Amino acid sequence: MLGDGLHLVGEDPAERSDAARNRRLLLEAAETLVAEHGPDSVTMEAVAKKAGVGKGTVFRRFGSRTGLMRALLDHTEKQLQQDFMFGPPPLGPGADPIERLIAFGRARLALVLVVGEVLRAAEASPDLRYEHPAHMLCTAHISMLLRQAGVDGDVALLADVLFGALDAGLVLNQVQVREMSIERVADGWDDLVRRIMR
Amino acid sequence: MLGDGLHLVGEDPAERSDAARNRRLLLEAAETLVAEHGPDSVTMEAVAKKAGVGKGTVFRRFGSRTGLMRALLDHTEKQLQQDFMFGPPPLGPGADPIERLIAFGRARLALVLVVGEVLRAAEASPDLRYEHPAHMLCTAHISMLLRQAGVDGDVALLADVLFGALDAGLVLNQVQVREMSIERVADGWDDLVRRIMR
DNA sequence: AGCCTAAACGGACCGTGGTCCACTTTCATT
DNA sequence: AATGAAAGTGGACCACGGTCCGTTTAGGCT
Repeated sequence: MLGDGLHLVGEDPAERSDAARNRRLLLEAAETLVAEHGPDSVTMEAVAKKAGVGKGTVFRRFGSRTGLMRALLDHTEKQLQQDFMFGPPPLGPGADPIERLIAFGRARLALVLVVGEVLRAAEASPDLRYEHPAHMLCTAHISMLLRQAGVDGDVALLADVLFGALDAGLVLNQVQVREMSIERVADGWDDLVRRIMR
Repeated sequence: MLGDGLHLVGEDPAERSDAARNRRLLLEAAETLVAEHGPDSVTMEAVAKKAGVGKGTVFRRFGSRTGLMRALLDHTEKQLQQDFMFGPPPLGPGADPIERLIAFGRARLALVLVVGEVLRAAEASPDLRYEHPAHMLCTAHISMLLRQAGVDGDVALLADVLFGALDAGLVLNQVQVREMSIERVADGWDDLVRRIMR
């Protein structure tokens, strides 16, 4: 008899049961550590120990610390992706592109305020940062909205800049170090979007 | 007799002769390593060894790897700073703010193409990045130009975004990974500046 | 049930950034 | 020239990210 063999299109074809179990254990352990002692306390060894597995397993499952952080964000980010791709306006399709872009930025800012530390840790990686699917999806989304709004410039570059304004490290610095209010940053986003879209 | 005792206003009050000598030796060693094997090869121990000093000395002089990288950039960056603060137009004072800002971005992009790898390494630091004098000077300069141009929005935020467009990591990704031409990125800068200043 | 192979495992091992502290050197003062 | 304290030094030491590889295990096949 064949195990499952069949799998939904989007999913990876196989993950052995022990592997799946350990992935779950590790994510739970990491989540707990973040909640209890902050993201800095999430060392690969600590996570491994807490999950009761070897350190090698953590790397096998997530590739790197950055990978682990990203996995932690996965659920949250997927939620936002769903919302702006399929959800109701103003975030989702149906609303004016400008409104959608403004809503997108505000939603992202809200995300930063909640999971900012983890987000920053995940963005830390030097080169992989811009290649990450979630990052590319976001810039692609922004590009699409710009095009829909009839912006005539170099849309890809403008999308980079716009998304850069939502960078976790930058926003955290603005809010925490330079003590700008969240409203101020959000209003700045609105203004920026309108300026770029003119 | 008193050693020097007196020192120009901007300078640190004292650095013992051996300390100064070692700083010079270390910078030379680091520079050589960058030239010969790229920035990744610049480990603190390698630099120390090449300079013939202990590892602790490297940290005492530069605080961290990031600090060492910044020190390497110091001369180059100071040059640009001089140019846009006191040099001839369009970079320096005298020209139209828009022209100056465009010139500033282009100069910075040129810098990234030359010392980009080192710049990226220096920007890597998580929090200190935005507090670094050179960074703050740049955003302050941009803010000033925006104000001079009569931009009415939140100038500080706009400056953050504009400078973010010149981020070494981003630009290197655009040029090297996504194979955008330098001209394209530079033209994008011009367009961005005009959009934001309207 | 027994077999076989690909996958998963775990922990020893390595390189690097960063800290620490007992020892050395500089240099203004006398 | 002698002196004393502040500054500098160096390398042992630590923590962490990441790799490696010999061992174990899941699970499809016969």
